[in-house]
Amino acid sequence: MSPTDPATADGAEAPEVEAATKNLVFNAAERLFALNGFQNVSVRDITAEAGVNLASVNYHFGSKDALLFEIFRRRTVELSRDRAKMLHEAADRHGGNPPVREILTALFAPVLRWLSPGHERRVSLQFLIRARSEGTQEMRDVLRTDVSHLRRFSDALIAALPQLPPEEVYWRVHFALGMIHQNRFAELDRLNVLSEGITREDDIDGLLKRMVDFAEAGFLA
Amino acid sequence: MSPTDPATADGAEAPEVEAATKNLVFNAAERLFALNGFQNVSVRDITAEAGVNLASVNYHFGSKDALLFEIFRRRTVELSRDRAKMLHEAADRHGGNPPVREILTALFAPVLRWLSPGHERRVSLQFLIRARSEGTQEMRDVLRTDVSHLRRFSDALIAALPQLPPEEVYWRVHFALGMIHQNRFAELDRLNVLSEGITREDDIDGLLKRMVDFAEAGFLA
DNA sequence: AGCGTCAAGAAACGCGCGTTTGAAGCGGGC
DNA sequence: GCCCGCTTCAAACGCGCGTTTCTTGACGCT
Repeated sequence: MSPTDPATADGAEAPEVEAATKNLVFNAAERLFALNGFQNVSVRDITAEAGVNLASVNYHFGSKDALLFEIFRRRTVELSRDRAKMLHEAADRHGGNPPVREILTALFAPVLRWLSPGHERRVSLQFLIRARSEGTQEMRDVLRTDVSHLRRFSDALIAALPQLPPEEVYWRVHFALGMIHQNRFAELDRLNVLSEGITREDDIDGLLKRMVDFAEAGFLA
Repeated sequence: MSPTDPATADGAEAPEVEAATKNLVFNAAERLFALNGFQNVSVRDITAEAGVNLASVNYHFGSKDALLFEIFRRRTVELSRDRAKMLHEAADRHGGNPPVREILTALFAPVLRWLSPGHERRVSLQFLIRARSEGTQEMRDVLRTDVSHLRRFSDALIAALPQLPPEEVYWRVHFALGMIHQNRFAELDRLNVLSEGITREDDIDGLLKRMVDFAEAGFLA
């Protein structure tokens, strides 16, 4: 039988002292999937990149799909935790009812921090963005069904905008999420071509301010 | 040899009096690709759905990838034409310098019109949205490189917002495009779950107004 | 009638894929 | 010293895929 259950590997967030092969596979897979898409990366590609045996994926994770889902699950939890923490801190600072701008910052900032060049979660973010459109049925079911984390943000926004019908708030959350998901490599490339290079995507603080400015104005409209 | 060059098939936009098989393949492929993703649909699926022989794809289009690109190319041209026409009309109405709201309407409206339930281009739109992330290298090269159509919109917005640095305008165009691309089946489903069904995605006019309101406020911020 | 051309059909080819198998290596525990 | 569990390894299996090949049919022309 295979030890797929323990799930002790943790891509680069702890020194690979234990289950080194599992971590090598995890990290190689995440990077290749993020760069080339899920269907364009074979188990052979992954194990070659990781420098391990072909059978390692099935031995340590059960199947290619299970490996994909494991990466997805771990990064999703991690990102949600970052966001929830920021929202919580903003709530603490404002007696439980943070203003729109701070809610949006909590929604955007973790993503943009991960996106920054050199950040160790940069490929994780591209992986997660890819999962929305290319993911397995299981991933997309999770994305569609599990909105509990998102609901904290919509609830906070409804409280912060009492004059706005909730229906309107939901739509605007939808728009704001679209703004985030646009930050794929391909779309940032396209923006670079369109603007002839004057948009600097590595200015993450500037980008955060730009996104919050745009979205805040949209919410207050 | 195969008659891949004529390219006279035109999915449902003319009665299938000529090259009936080619049209059947084109339409079946577009629908299946839009619904299930590019890599999850085989040539056998397409020909079975169309009720034609397995070899038809290669005979009429050369290859599966060429068929994909043909669909992509035709729908891209069609959508760009719709958008350019609306922008041109808006310019005519305002002596060459349309206001922000009308530029954004020209950017959004054709997409939303295609998206409306029952519209014959509804699946075409989902196909095009999928092409951004799942498309072949050839498609993504076109998307990244060919920004000529988009530049008309950014130029118009720069002219309409003379006090705003062009860099800022480009970023906001980027955000606005993200808002559009969020309108995939999966994301609309998710919104429905989040809002517990109070968001009505079939109210296309309402959605257009919502999107333009949000984006206009963002651009004027 | 005979021929040339184009479309449709049936069957197979070859390849790359995810996965499985069974053997070999390598520890620590009795 | 020997066994036992866990991990690694090389090799192969079986399958579905895109594509090709060759045959058959349909139709217009002289």
